[in-house]
Amino acid sequence: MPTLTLIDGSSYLYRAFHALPPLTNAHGEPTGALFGIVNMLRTTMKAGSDYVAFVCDAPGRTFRDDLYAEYKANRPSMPDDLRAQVEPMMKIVGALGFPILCVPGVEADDVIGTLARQASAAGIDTVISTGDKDFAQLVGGDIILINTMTNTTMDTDGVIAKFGVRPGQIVDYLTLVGDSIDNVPGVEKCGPKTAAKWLAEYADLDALIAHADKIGGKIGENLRAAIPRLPLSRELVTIRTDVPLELGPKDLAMRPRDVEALRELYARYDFKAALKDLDNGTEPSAAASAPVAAVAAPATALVSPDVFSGPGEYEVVLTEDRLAAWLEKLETAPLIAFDTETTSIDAMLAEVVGVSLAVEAGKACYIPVAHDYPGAPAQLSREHVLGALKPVLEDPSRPKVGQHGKYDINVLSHYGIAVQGLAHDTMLESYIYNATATRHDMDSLAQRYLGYTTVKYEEICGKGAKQISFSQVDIETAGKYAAEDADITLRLHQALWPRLEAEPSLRAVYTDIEIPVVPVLAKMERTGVLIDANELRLQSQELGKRMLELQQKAYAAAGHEFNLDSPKQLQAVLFDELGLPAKVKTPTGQPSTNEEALEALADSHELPRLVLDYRGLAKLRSTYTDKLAGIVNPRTGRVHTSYHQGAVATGRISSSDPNLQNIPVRTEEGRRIRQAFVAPPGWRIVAADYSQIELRIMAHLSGDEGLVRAFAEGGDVHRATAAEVFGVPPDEVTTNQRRAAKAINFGLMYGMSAFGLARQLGVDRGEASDYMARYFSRFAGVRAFMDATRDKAHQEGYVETLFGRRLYLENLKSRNQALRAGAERAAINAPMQGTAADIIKRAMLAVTRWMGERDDVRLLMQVHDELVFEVREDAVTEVKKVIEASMSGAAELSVPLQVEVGEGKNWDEAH
DNA sequence: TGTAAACCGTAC
DNA sequence: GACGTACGGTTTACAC
Repeated sequence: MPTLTLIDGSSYLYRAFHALPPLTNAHGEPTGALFGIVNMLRTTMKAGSDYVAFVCDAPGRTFRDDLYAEYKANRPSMPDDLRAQVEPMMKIVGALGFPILCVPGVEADDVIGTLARQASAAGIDTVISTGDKDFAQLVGGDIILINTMTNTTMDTDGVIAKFGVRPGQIVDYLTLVGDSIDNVPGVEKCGPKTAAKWLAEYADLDALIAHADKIGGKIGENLRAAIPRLPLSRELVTIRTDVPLELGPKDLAMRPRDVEALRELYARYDFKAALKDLDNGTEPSAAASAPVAAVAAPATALVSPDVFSGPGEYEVVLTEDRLAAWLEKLETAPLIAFDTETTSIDAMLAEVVGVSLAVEAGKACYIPVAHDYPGAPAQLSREHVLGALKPVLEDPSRPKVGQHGKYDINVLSHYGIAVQGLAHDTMLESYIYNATATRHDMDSLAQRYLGYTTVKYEEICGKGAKQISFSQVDIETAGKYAAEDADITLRLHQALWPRLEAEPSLRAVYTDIEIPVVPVLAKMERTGVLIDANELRLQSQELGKRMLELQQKAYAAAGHEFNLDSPKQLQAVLFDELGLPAKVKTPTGQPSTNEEALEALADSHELPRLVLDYRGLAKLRSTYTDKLAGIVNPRTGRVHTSYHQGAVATGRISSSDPNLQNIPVRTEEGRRIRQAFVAPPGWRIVAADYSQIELRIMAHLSGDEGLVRAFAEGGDVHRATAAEVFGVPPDEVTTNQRRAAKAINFGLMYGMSAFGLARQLGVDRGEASDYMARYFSRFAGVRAFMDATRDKAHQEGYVETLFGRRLYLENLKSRNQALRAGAERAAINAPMQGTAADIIKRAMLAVTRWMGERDDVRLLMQVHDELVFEVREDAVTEVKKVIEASMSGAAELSVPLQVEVGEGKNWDEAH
């Protein structure tokens, strides 16, 4: 049968825009969405189709707007960066030879719906290429959907599998669920599951409405209340299949492409691969291609189809011969992608179950070594396989690439393998390329950069209580999954590395900082820190006793018992029962019970103070004393945190399980927890922290004379600031003046406003404005720097650190005032926070290089501006000096980098 | 039983 | 609306 492909242009334009980093060409014009669209179209052409149309929305009102004034009222207007890409997109689509359909008065959806039905009647198979789930209502017979973003096609069975209803029921389903983006009201609290349940029982919306009184509970009430609105919603979500069109399916043949126009457009927007194909004559041309069943069309890659061209050949290695064959391949490989499969996501507990390897795209193997289930085939032994791989993995001259290689390094370390030569890590490549994208896991990266949907771990092992160990997974299934991991890692590297290489400053941050930091963090995690669990348990008991007393007093003050841990119940007691005034509101408009609110009420009633005290103790116990005592590794007697290198957009490292970067320090009570972080007998804890590092960076980056001088003189910078702002000699600065100056210094780095400063200091807004004005008149360079940073952010779309780390700001052009202001504050803060992160990472590298193989110093923790070590007693004096020098020397700024080093038997003493 | 959202609080 | 970056504990609501 002949085939018709209908491309939902608007859907792809938006999706490509949001899925891709904000790329620009040499002229600074945005090209990210274009890039995605062009790749999508080129692969669509390779698939071939007799008839094809690129359908998009025409400007102006449609019948839906006339039906319902609020239709799409929630939809944000098109971002400028996207709008700028629409016209070039149309030019490229036209030059490629695609018929373009933009019909005024109806939406693209209705044009697609009408053409699909007409094609169906004419005996033509139709593929609708879209990312929009609403099209499921058209599926059936000879109409199917393809989503090039997720690599999936959807026929009738697919619709049932995904939505739990038949295609004919999709309209009713969408009516019940509603659509918050298009502002179509549904039934309140009715989600996908409820809608599918109801439609399974009553077949359609009319029958459901007829039996609405049978639905119980709150949700039944919601349904009955929604009934009057439902017919309108139904009309809004129904895709029309009968709009008048001037062209029919058979008018939609590809036209000849305009090679010269394409060449110019590709060159202008920097699409090198497409340009190369054009010059080689390998650019796909749908007009010439034979009709191919579109249903079987190969999955379309959103990006870099040249790098990725479908699933590869994967082998499960079970014999000595095959292992030898792979070892031989490794010998000549310029780069080896490797991955381990294990029994736990916690590297400290994980046992290796198998290893996967890839040396060229599309060819990978999985070597199972410990799969254990009834009927499992005989496997090579773990000892043997790891022994065979050890020389390769430990050879620094044999480059390797991993995805989150730190994990594999730690797992393998457990078997005496000291991995060296991790030259690349795709997680970090993605992180440095665009840190704004919050997810850098392999599944997300494969989707984003290869347009490929990977097999998910959960699909193999399940999740929650039903999760099984990877060792119990069938070897064939495991092999496909695991080999794919290595394969995709290699392909991701091939897609990402050229992009990094093209940006020297990003490449430098990646090569000189992030990659070398990986083994340093791995070692810190393995080393862990010694915890005095008994001390913590004692503290827990004591805290519990005091909490109980406070609890009883609080009940008496409230007049009855309630859950002190529940903000909601506390709110009812304070504001409803006791009638206290609600001065602070939560973001959702509720009266807040946070510290600031309770502090404000403390003079009116005794309860707020009791709650404040209780909360202070509860926090310490639940988050720290109980938690830390319970997380000590029984094998090592120490606590092993996880550090995350790709989690913080500004370049900082974060820590979890447990988070060692928010251990209390400000109160005496909290510091007792640090006393439980101890040195082993014969050792000392040495803690070294940068003094005012971010403020020093602000002085350096801004070059402000006053601030630079204040640091050069080496005194108390907040006092010096206060002296300038208040026009008094430094030794006459009052406590309050210094406090105000300190608040200004910190606030500035966070982009704080006069309003925020007033709130912080408890003064009125006029006074706060006055302080800031005086600050800026004295430190004019700081203001100029901030203005310049903001301008750069707006012009380039990103800001950068001293070392070239880049941060894109997504919301800088948002029409939403709050989002935009937030992005501007982030833009101001990122260069300082990020440069500090770069500097301490450089310091970690310097210290590590100095430590070499010596066994009397261990780096234990990194807390943003502080490094904590364990040092053997006889080496402490020497080591302190070296640490101080390494950290101070980690960057050359126009102000000195001051480091304070202390020692003690525990972390608290070392401060 | 599991998950997500809201609220709160710790660190730098 | 108003101060940047994280992680995480408890409660609550809700779906399975």
